[in-house]
Amino acid sequence: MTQSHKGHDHVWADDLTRNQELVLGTLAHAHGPLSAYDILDRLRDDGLRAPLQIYRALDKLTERGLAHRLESLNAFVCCADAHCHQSGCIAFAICERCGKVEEFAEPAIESELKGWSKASGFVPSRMTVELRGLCAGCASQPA
Amino acid sequence: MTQSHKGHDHVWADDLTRNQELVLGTLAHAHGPLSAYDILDRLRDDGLRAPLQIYRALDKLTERGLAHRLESLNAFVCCADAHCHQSGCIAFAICERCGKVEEFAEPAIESELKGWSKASGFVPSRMTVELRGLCAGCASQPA
DNA sequence: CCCGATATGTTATTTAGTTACATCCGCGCG
DNA sequence: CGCGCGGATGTAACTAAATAACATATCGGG
Ligand SMILES: [Zn+2]
Ligand SMILES: [Zn+2]
Ligand SMILES: [Zn+2]
Ligand SMILES: [Zn+2]
Repeated sequence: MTQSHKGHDHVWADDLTRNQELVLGTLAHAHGPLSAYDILDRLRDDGLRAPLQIYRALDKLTERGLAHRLESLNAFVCCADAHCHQSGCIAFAICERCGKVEEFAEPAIESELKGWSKASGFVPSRMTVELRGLCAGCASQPA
Repeated sequence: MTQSHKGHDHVWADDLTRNQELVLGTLAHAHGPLSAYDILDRLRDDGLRAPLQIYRALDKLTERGLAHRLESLNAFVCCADAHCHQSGCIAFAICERCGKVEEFAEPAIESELKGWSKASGFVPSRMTVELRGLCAGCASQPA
């Protein structure tokens, strides 16, 4: 029985390894961002035991843009938009009450940052834009 | 002898506590960003021993805008521009070769982000913008 | 002087990420 | 087939980053 790793309802890429698929599946089914150790806890039953196994998978996934790291949270999310890597600069809005994360690409922001870089001689390789605050739902909540 | 804490060449604010002044002084004299533990190591001779002492001082300093936290680095820098807190959104360009950090405020970026927030109902409380790459000096270096 | 607020000091613990090293598995090649 | 190589895995030990819990000290106002 060839039995590659089944059991998932969605396929993101056909060449993910077992661990990568497990990690990405966990992120995809989560309601919000997860730390590497959160992910590990959820994958103990699948045989994963060491942080490094998670970090290795996350490295590959973030390299390929299938997952993103939230720097201000030390946590990771599944990419919400399969085409986000076409835009070099992805921004995140993180709700501090419910934990929801919205991923969005504002080309204007990217060009602003590129403009500053050009003017100052800085050569950017990676851009991090993260907003903290309250999502629309939580902001309109009573208390 | 009243002897508040002297020995510094510059005064940032007159009401800093001893630990806050030590930490800010360390950041100010550093050539690049420092982690909390880096700071601790440099303040052992001044009697500081526990991470918490550093983190407490850093909390106050960042609250007041005298220091900034670089989320993508888990490190801190002294504020380069005493008036930066007038702008809600401060951006950083971090050189991955020499470690130099440039702090800049692009009002256009802030208004872009505010625009997105307004349109989507998100209520931001804090914004993080960090560029990684090569500073002008390092980018023009041979290898 | 007493009290509350703020700052400090100390120890232990939790959370995050890395280093080092052994093993395993698929694949091309002689 | 047998070998060698690169990528993925597994495991243990460790460093780094941040916090929890608790005890003291310091200062200013009533
Ligand atoms: Zn994405
Ligand atoms: Zn929310
Ligand atoms: Zn500043
Ligand atoms: Zn540089």
